[in-house]
Amino acid sequence: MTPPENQSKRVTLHDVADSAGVSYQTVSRVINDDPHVSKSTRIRVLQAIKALDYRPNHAARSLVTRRSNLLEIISFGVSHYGPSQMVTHIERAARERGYHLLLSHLSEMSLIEISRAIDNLSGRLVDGIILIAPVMGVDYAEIIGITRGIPLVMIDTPLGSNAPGVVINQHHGSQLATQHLLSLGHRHICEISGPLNWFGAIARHESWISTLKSVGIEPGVSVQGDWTAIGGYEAAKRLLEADHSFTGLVVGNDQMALGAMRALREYGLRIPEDVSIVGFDDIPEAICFEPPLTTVRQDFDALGTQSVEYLVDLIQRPELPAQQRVLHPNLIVRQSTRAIS
Amino acid sequence: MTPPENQSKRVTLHDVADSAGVSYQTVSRVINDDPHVSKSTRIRVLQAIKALDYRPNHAARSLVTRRSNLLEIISFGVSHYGPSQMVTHIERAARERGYHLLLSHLSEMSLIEISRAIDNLSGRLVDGIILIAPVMGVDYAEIIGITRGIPLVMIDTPLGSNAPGVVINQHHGSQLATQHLLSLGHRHICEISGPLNWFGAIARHESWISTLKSVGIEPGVSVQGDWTAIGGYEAAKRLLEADHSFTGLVVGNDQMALGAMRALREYGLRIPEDVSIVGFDDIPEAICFEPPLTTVRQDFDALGTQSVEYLVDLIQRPELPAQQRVLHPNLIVRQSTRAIS
DNA sequence: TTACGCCGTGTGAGCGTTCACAAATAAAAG
DNA sequence: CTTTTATTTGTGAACGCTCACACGGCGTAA
Repeated sequence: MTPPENQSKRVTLHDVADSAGVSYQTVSRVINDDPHVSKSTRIRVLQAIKALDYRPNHAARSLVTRRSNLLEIISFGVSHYGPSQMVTHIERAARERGYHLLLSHLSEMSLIEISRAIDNLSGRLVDGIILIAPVMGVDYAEIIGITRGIPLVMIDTPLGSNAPGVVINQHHGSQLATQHLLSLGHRHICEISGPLNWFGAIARHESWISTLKSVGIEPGVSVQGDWTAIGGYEAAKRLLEADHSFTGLVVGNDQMALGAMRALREYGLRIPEDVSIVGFDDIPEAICFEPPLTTVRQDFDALGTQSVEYLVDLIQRPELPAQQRVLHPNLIVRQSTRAIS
Repeated sequence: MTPPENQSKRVTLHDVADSAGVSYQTVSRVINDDPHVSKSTRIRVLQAIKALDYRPNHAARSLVTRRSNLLEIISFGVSHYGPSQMVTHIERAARERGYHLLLSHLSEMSLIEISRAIDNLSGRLVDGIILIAPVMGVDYAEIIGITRGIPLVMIDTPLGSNAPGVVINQHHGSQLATQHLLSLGHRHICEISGPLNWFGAIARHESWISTLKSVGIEPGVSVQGDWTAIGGYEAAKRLLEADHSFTGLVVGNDQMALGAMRALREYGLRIPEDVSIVGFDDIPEAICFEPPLTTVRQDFDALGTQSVEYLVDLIQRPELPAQQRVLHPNLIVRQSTRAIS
């Protein structure tokens, strides 16, 4: 269990070779699963590796192969539920495919920050980059210019953008939410959106409008929140100042919905008797809200898997055409929505 | 903005040296801020570096220095609020100190899994390891045997353990919660604990008992939840079957508190009129619960900073004695608790 | 038999750095 | 003006590995 030697005496390929009575190249072949090794020597080498507790030196390997088995994930807004879920699932997916993950977090969504993150690591020979880019403020074509040929997959870029990426169709999700309220008979529907520099917030906002207009209904008041519960609370208060006769409310995420429910209740409105409310994300807590929240679930698990899969494809075949893989959310109906009476 | 050359032609130290008319060693000195280089040549070299858009190759550097500027974070239970916050703040703290972060996640808290995570990366020459180890099931003394001399800091190990680590004093937090209820006149206090294989859950549970006993009060019923809201909901239902006359309830975290509040309300109990409830963590949503939740705040920001700081200390002076740095939580009083009438 | 091919193994070189020196230059002292 | 000392620069080697190739040995076909 304890290391056989002091750390000063590192075990190398040559030590294993001497111990097994073969050349260092043969040991290298065994390590890399080269088929041109006889069964008997392979066993002998494997025994020597085990006996000496040998670990290949990744730095040396990377130096010559120019590959690192490392994926970098550049993330933004990890304190929010969505991005944090993405990171978790990307890690899992990467590990399943034999890659390790280098974590970089952006404090600000600017080209300078992104370029700093990439620069820092281009010297590390990362094999690929996943960029969680949910916010406006950067010309994404420019980012591709910065990566020095390192394959890149972006998550949460606008739908229809021509950069390689994986996205959840937020338009579709928002449609589901709004149509659900329409089907329950609601005709006066307001919105609390996320910050409108987030692509997801924009998409949900626009589809809320277009879904209503497509059936000839004028959208109600829309106010902006900041994704947090308290932000949703304050946004709802502002909304109630402008309008207090709506019966349906779509909210940009579940946390804000929680805050909004609180504000509505303080105002004397009951949910769902007076107002039906739909959230977004389906966070694990949503089912225990008062009342349990109807919401649009996003499959972050699939998002993580898809983006790693796509990135690995891109690493293996760099000339693959850029595409945008699209996932679809689905509606979870609970007790915060009800047919209008 | 675009890279000057195709990626096939990597710029090396020698290219810069030729371009600047000096030797490669001089360029190396400039990069490593060696003082023994004249001002004029330094400027010349820096210009050449910029002109060629040179990036040092970390693999080559690591190969000879045996250092990588990489910290590995082995985490467990990232889907929970606490661990996920820790990762975020550790990343920030590491970046501020010039380290990059390698992310590994454990699906299971076993020596085999941990050893796999460490083995995978010992070949990567990571400079230090941070282990988020909130769960029982491993002999932590054994882990130190596995690290091959790589400095290690553990987070969330039991208070008083002799392994190098940073912890939040959960005993203290639990005391705060229970004493708060006592000071409001509550004498019949029950508990919903976290899973009792988590150190934090055990500590909170034990201190709930000891705090009550120290003032001569017999603890009420305790049931176990799973940290999730729905788990808290179910735990509360089980609790109500066993006992429905308590007036105070301490809950292992805020998510479970949310579920518990829902179950209590379904049972016909009002909060805080009938039951006062205290949570743990102070998640951002807690302030918007119905009613806003009294809870014990943990400073994950400080936890991240401290652990990275400690680890970097350990890297620079490996012979530093092992210690356990302790942080203290504090109570946030909101409207879910009230003096008994 | 001789030639060709394939399989298993070994040899030389190089990946891009830093380290420990040695050399050259400049500055200070005699 | 020479000698000593400090400062700046250059040279060889090594880090631990993989790649391209060369080399024997054996089976198969001409």
